Amino acid sequence: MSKAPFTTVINLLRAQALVQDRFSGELGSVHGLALNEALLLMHLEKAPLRRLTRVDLAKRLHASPSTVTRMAMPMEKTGLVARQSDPRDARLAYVALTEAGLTLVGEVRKTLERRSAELFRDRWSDAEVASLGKLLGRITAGELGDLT
Amino acid sequence: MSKAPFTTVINLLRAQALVQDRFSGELGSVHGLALNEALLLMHLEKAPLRRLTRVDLAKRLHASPSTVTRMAMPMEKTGLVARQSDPRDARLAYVALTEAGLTLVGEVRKTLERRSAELFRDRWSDAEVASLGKLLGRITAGELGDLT
DNA sequence: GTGTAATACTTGCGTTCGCAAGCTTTAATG
DNA sequence: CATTAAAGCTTGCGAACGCAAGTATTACAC
Repeated sequence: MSKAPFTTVINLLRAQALVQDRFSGELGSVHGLALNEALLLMHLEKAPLRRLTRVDLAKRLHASPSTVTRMAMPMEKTGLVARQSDPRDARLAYVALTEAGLTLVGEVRKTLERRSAELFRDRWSDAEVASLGKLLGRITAGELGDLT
Repeated sequence: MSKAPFTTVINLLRAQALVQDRFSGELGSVHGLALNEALLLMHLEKAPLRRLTRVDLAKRLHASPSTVTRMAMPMEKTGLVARQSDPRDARLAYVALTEAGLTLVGEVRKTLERRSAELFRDRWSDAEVASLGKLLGRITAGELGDLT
């Protein structure tokens, strides 16, 4: 009987909920950012010119374009991100990482790395963590937007 | 270099987003349920008298009690769930699975099992799926509410 | 070129959710 | 008992989100 896939999926959902709970708090209180906003900045950091269009961002964040538009608005006001247009294609409105945003995303990354390490600090060997990361990576293998 | 925990966490977030996208559609169109509603029913199915208080459900769903109250309302209208009170403690308002709810949750479970199997159908060995499930289970080891 | 389709973005609307406040009921303290 | 604390639930409010519709711009077909 092969209910292993089902068990795996359920465990995935539960693990993600736990991680999100653990991380959202500190991310908000320390950096003033929601988890989704942090991911948005990290995607920009990895992008070619540190900028992405709204639809590209939406795909990477598994969100709708309207959500990205609304997420970018307050981050533009606080100067983490700037709006850029493309001279070649007037439809495009890039979300570009500013210097302030670049600085912040570095700190955010450090926070996430520290919290991630804490998550596996007890009862986990390095090999187990690496193995889990590799297996999870295979689920999203075809997708774009690697943040590591 | 010990960025493995960070990579693992990022991959976990991405994998969950993909799974949620994949499952929400069919779950909604076939059974008329959101993923959270399906999880709620499955928690009730596993509970001692097939019923749980709202705060217990909230903990298991990683949601707030008010969210559970609001989730239960339409499901009560459609007869999947019934409200029960406790003669010993008048504060308690159980969410109890009805016969219709029990029938539906069985079908929902089959759908989820089938979709889960599809998720790993290509490029995954049984051992790899089982290994991933086991590792993910360790993240939420201390929590209550096992759905398998 | 001209008309049609496709793409990128934004906005209105409804839904879902958490937080804080409030109500009711039970537990604990003296 | 009486009083205070705690627990469970609900409601008001605001924030975040997706969908559908609308606008503007580019690409394609002929």
